[in-house]
Amino acid sequence: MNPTCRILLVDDHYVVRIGMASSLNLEPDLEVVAEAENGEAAIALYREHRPDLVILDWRLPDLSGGDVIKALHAEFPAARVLVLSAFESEEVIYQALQAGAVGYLAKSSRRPELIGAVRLAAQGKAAFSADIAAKLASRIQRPSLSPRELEVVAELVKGNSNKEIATRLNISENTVKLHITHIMQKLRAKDRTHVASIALQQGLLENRAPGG
Amino acid sequence: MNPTCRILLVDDHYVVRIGMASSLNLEPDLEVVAEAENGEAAIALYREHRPDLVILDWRLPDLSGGDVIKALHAEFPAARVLVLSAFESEEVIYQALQAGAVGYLAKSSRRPELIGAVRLAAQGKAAFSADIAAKLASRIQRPSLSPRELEVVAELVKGNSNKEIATRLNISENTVKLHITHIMQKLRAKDRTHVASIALQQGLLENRAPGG
DNA sequence: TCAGACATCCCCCATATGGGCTATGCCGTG
DNA sequence: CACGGCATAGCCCATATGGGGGATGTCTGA
Repeated sequence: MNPTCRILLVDDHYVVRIGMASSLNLEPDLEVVAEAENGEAAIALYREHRPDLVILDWRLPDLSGGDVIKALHAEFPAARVLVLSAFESEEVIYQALQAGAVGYLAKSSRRPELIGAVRLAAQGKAAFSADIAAKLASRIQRPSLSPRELEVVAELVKGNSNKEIATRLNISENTVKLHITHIMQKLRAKDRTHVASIALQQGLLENRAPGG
Repeated sequence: MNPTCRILLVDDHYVVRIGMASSLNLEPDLEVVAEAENGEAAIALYREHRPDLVILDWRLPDLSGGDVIKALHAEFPAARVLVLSAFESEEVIYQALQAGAVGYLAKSSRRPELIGAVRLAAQGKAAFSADIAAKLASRIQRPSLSPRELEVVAELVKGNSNKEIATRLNISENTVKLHITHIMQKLRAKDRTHVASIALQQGLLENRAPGG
């Protein structure tokens, strides 16, 4: 019952692609059929090869992992994506699963764990590295920021004052202050500087366009 | 004149080690003789194997790449270290070279570039990926933060107020304010929040102990 | 239809922040 | 020795920030 599982590998680091491919290709039932180093290429190669599984790095030069997953699912609802990342914050894992990933795998995983997760994901079952579940649980507790609040955080990170943020977002300074108050409560931050730190460290802004 | 170059590979990501090793071992004159996944193990393995070259990931779970280089050079002044990193901010490259690395290599580098850099580094010549020099140049222009200023930044990032920072560092609040003024000027930051953003994005605090 | 989340706006006010200025002592380099 | 960078510290002051309150409108889901 195990026909070969055909895999599309997406990572912008050459050595990671080689490492993954050589690890996977040792297994008789796993085969890397294509490799992409950015999101656009990944989507194009999916159309061409229709792989059974996509192994997707979360950080890519053009799109975020979440964007790639959403684009794939829009066109191929059955697409199975296993997110691979070096960056194991709760937020990223949460976003990956929200976006529709079937699992999340750390780059530090050894071969057995890696192969195991790939086989599970190929069957559409949830696949996680060891300590991920605990991190997820803690994330669920914390309320997430609204889209507008994320916009405010993005401005905050650029070092803009409340007045400047108000102008840029076309709202009053009072509104900006209230947003920031809410953001500080949600993130349990001590002040706006702490908000910026938490946002950057947790990768809250990962899925925003770099120039936006 | 090319005896085999014996290499110690240091990276906490399994797939990266596999990818590097399989790329390097294809070359007859390059041989990976040992692999470490953290800084302590790297130093121990250096003592044991005395490799001709160390390929070192900048981000490790225990020590920073800079700490490893300094520790190696203290014991083996002739040690040659090529820094490998996914994280190409000017600051990190600058710090790596300051610490005594012979070169800096991006993880996205393809095989020819990778092999070329390794061969150069093995001969003790400067080895860089393509766009590194330009980034370095821009870094040289900017003044670097003093150790004390970095301590202040580390406190800032935790969301501490000037008063709290003063208490924690055992100095007066006035001094903290003056430090922050200087930091803002050096980093061309608009306010303390911007300082935190820049510090995190540029990796200014990379070589500080996580708990410290 | 009513509750709840979201986004918007207004008021007041204590405190924090950031800029300007001067000044000391230490240390390393020229 | 003198100079400059660093760290320390004080003063004054305008403005920004953060916390409290109350208010409106939309939209979604129970």
